[in-house]
Amino acid sequence: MPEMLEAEEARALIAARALDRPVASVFTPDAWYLKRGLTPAAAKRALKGRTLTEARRRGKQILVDTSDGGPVLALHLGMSGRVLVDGDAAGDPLLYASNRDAPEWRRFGLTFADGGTLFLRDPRRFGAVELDPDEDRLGPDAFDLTKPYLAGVLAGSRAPVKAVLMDQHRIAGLGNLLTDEALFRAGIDPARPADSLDPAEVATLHRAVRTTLRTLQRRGGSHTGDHMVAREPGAVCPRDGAPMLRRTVGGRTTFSCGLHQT
DNA sequence: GATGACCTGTGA
DNA sequence: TCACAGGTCATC
Repeated sequence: MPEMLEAEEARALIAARALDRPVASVFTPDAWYLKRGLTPAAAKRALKGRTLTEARRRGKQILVDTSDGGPVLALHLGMSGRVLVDGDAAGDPLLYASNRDAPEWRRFGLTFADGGTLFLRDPRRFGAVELDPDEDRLGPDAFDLTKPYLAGVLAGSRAPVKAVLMDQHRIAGLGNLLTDEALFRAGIDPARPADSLDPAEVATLHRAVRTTLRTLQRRGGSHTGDHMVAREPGAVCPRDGAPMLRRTVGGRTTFSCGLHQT
């Protein structure tokens, strides 16, 4: 299930292969999938005849600009979505989700005048398509996270530090796996109240977030973290051999080392 | 802020 | 059959 690294791969795929191709038709078989009042008719009207001019991303949200003053096309991958351009998907197959290609999983699509296609495939239907989203409902993208900003959002909350890191309004892009990995690397207990971190811990966490994003992006996705091998019942910490804890923190299944994450 | 709801597929 | 899944939203 995609986090910001998978969204970035999808963005890059669109940027590389789907721009400047006139849209001949818009495929909207699943009206439920269109959000914020968007209808199939309105989507067709807004996109047909235009080209995609730029593919951006903020957190997990993929934002595609369109030509001639057209709308911003916003794609969200939800828990199981993938973008396909001319039938090809970017990146590794998803964990926890089917990677088959059943035609009925295509929830939205564009057919270009040259015969090519862009599809959003999403078995679980947790993704979304909308036009002109309010981009500022998201915090700054996690790639742009600064230490002072992180210090500020942590100091302002008594919620578990993991919940704050995953709050898309505060920081956009970190999901369950990336957050667990960053806290694992930083040696910080995910359940710690955010405002209990001292400045040294904030600095360590900031570095861990940056290292996690860079390293896992290079390795190929959110599922390539060091702690992933220990993400199962009875596992031990790959760093020190201590038992891994499995809990719910911030509403999500959380694995952490009971020894080095304090 | 924690909880349940949304929806569907997979694997034990 | 059940538990579980990399997300987000409304609700108490």
